[in-house]
Amino acid sequence: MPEGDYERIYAVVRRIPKGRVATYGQVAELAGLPGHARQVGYALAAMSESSTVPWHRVINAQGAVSARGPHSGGAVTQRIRLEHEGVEFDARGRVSLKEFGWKGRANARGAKARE
DNA sequence: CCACTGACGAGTG
DNA sequence: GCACTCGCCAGTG
Repeated sequence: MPEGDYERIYAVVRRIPKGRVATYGQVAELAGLPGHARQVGYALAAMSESSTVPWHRVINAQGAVSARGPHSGGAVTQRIRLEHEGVEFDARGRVSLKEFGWKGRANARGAKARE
């Protein structure tokens, strides 16, 4: 089946810890596709909404959620879901990758780095 | 085969 | 920090 490579991307997204977000470039790199961030977004957009993949934890390198246009408030759903997991958004609808970015960054909130 | 589009990233001013 | 440009690959007509 032609979607073999997509499984790699889904596998990476699935292992994103709750309360954290990963960028397309990050997922692409971990999936074995360095520099192919675009392909990651394409793969996620191609999957069904009923998928068990936490796609809402994947955002762009600017810490902002990308809108899928024709979909019913897809970006809004993503934001709501992230907020529900403890991720904070600023007035512009952007997340601080400094605190919520995957890779156990400094964790300025005093939380301990895990994973 | 060529052109256009698209959930992006990095570099430059 | 923001706007613009170029580069990456896949899907569609």
